[in-house]
Amino acid sequence: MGRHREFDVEKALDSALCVFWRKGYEGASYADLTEATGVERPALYSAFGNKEALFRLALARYYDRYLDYLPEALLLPTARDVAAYILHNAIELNTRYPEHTGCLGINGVLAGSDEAESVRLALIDARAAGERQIRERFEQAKTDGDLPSTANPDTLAAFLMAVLHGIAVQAKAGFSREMLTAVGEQALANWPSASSSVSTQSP
Amino acid sequence: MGRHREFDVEKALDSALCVFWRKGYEGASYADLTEATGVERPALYSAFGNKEALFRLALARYYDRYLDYLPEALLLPTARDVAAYILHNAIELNTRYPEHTGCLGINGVLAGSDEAESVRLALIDARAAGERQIRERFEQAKTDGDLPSTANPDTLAAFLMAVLHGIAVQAKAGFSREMLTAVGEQALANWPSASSSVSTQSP
DNA sequence: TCGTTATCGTAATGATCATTACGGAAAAAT
DNA sequence: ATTTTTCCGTAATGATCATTACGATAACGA
Repeated sequence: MGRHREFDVEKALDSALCVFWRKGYEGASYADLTEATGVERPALYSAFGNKEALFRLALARYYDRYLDYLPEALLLPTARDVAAYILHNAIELNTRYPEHTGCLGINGVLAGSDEAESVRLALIDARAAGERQIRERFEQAKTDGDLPSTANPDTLAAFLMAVLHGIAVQAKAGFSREMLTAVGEQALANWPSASSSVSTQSP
Repeated sequence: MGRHREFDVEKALDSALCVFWRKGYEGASYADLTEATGVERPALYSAFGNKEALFRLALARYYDRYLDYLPEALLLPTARDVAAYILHNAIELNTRYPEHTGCLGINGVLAGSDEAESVRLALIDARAAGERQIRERFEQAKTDGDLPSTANPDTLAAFLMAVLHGIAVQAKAGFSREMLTAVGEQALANWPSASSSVSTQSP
């Protein structure tokens, strides 16, 4: 019983997510959040808890709703397909919305006051979880034989993630989708292949 | 005439630089800055101006004193040498100081409140200036012939910077120097070369 | 219709932020 | 020795921060 909630919690969370995406955790104030959601402060507190709890909910939603291409990618037949699919979708996501470019998961990792340390650690964990999934998929690719036995899944996963992070930074700096696509293709140009060595030795 | 300054301005700027490196522009408070420098607030203001001016001075010093490997790299004989030298030194710099990992120039680019927008733009500019130098060097490499005529200096420079940014993010996330070195080597694998095509056609 | 219960918006709370007013202290100039 | 000039540190300023107390409002059960 009691009075009903007058706002849509899901929509408010979506709006808050966009604010965090653009400004990061500490850069987003409750003034920003109330303006974006159309919900007054006490209502946000009662619905989501404090700022950190709201951010963690937004981060989880971000992985569910925007980084949904990651689990899809892992199902593709070869490691190269996986990498290409992730790169393509990440670039699309990082440039889809002009008002919040880059990656929410990266935009808050780098710097902040001591009070935000726990949030930084949460973002680092989430990043590592994604990299772990990719690494395990690449280990499978070695067993499958679409990666050469000399390939190092650890290194390849870290390399792919590095390029993804770099693309996120460049997207935030205003790079066009075309430019980022070229960067992604350059990263794939180096991709190790099992079927044919790149050595130029004649038989 | 008048009283002499009791603190070393250069040393104070160095200390402030480290605070910004670790916490970013907005994450660093004057409480942090006075503690790190050992200089009281009004003295910092009289010596450097306000917080934004202090940050800009620190940024310039960072490029001069820590990113000095960039101009050195540009003098190397081939584009691949340039890229390898930059990667190696960037990794070393990003992991040299455990208390402030990653790159000062990147740590503040990504997110922040609206008040910090001008600082963000300054960091984006500085990043772009570095990329431009590398691109021009790669254009020279095409003329020199150590990059094939099919190579795209724009893309190669952006790719190299993307990997550098990604490495900065990973350094901030706690990656070891060894892991980052492997990432850098992966980026250099199959670097475009003019002397021998990677095609496997026999003559 | 009335009492219970939950949500609403206004406005307050205390902390921290960047910035500076101000008076004492020290060094040069007269 | 006194004046002038500059710097030092204390402590204040107003703004903004996240968080919440509180009274009004609205929906339910009885």
